[in-house]
Amino acid sequence: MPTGAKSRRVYLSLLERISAGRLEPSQKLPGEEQLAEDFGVSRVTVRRALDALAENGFLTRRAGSGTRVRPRSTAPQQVTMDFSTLLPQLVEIGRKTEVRLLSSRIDQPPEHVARALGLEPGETVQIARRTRSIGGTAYSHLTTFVPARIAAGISDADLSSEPLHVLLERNGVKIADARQSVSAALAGPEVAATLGVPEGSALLSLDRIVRDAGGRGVEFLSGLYRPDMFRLDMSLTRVDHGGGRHWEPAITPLEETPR
Amino acid sequence: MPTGAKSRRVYLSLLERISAGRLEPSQKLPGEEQLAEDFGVSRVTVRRALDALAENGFLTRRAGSGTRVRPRSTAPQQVTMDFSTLLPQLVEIGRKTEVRLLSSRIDQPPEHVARALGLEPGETVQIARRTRSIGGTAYSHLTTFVPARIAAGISDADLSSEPLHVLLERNGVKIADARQSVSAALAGPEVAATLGVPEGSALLSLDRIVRDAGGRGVEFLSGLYRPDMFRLDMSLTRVDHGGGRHWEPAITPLEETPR
DNA sequence: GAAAGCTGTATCATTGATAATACAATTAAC
DNA sequence: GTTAATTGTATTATCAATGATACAGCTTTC
Repeated sequence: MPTGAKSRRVYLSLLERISAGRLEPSQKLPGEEQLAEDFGVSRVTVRRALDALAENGFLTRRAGSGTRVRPRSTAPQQVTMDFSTLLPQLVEIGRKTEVRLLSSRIDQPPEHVARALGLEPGETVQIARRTRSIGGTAYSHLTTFVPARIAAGISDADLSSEPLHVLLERNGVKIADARQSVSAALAGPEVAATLGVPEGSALLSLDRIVRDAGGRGVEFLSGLYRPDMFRLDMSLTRVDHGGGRHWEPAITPLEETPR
Repeated sequence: MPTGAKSRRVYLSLLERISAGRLEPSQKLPGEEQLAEDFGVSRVTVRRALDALAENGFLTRRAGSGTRVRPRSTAPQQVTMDFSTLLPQLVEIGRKTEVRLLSSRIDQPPEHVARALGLEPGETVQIARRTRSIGGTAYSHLTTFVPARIAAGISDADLSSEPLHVLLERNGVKIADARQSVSAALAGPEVAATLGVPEGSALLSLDRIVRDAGGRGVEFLSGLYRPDMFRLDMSLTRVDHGGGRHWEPAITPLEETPR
């Protein structure tokens, strides 16, 4: 992403048009001189924005020929979290995903985590930072908080290999339900570095509170995902119900996955 | 958001810590001089970042006293889209939401929209841009594409008042199902202006393809949402199914909404 | 009320981004 | 090939962001 103010504005403006589909794939952009006039900036500034867009894979440039919108087919390998199948956990597309443990420690949780899990004042948690990758590229940055009393038997080696659900259930935890909230966040320097995205790019953010049969919080997950590599899909059906018509999540059995 | 490069970096770095909860609400930050040394920049640059964070509601500053993380209670009015109730459409929290029509026209759709809806080559669509607001503040920017043959009877007045589903069903369309995909995107100048957020901030992005009973696409929605005002919530239950344990969307009847 | 610590404000030198211009290299069309 | 349009590269001048420093004003603490 360009560092300067004007070039950044041009960058975002063009990115907006590309993302919204107003600039079609393979479509030729106006010349640099024309764009400079359109935006009211100099050609140098336009070039900075176009260079950055090209570097981030949105455009292809060729001397003499012009600048074109890169078709989406060039997009990196994708991972989809799908709620329409009975497997809302990670479904791998292509290859399996790999986990890497960045750090783990026992510490006091942030206040909002303690509240969400319903912890006693002063109670500690195991805080683990991990990434999930596909094809060698990290697509998510996960921070998990597990009450220390529950996490007792979970080693760093465990964290590097198995999903946390599995580890918890192996520890005798009866996982009952989870509540997720999806939002968006900017990539700060640390996360940007681990995910290999430019600082200040948009990430999908997902918070998940997992509870056991007794209603006690057993895990708080805070995940950040690269939007170009990760999608959250949902299917809905329109059903009659009582007085009016409503939407309802569609649940497709795994055996007959559509597409 | 700061325009310069270094101040922007400080801004994002602090925002990252606040969002992740590593800087607790009401917690006092190190002094400006200390922060300047930590980040290896001058105090002027730190101030720019802090000023911007304060202006965007993340910090409170008081001369003589210090700078503190603002508790989340000050957050603007929120809207939640909840999949755990039987109303995955918009559920209003507090007041109702208002619609404003920005523009509408009949035109050729972008290629990816035509493909998603399964349109004939050259077929036109009604393209409408709208915002939804709550308490006078816009929290979403919606662009909808409806095949022109279906949208025939839909006027601008209709678009300004009713949800599109209702209008379509009034036109005799039998809506059967929808497929949604959630992601994140940066706010470009246009959208940033209509949503009242700084350019380059992170937005939740939602694409929805609505199909009728015959499997034909009747609506393509591309929505951008302010993450501080809009959340997408989902509840899951852990169920035994066949060989192993799976996650499944929890569906709570409206009559007994939990919390 | 004195002291310490903090934010608010101002100044000036320095560094980096932007503008304006010119020209070279590449490509596509005729 | 020649032409026209395009991107790539370079130079210099101008303007905006940053750095360094100093000091004023507000808060809390003792």
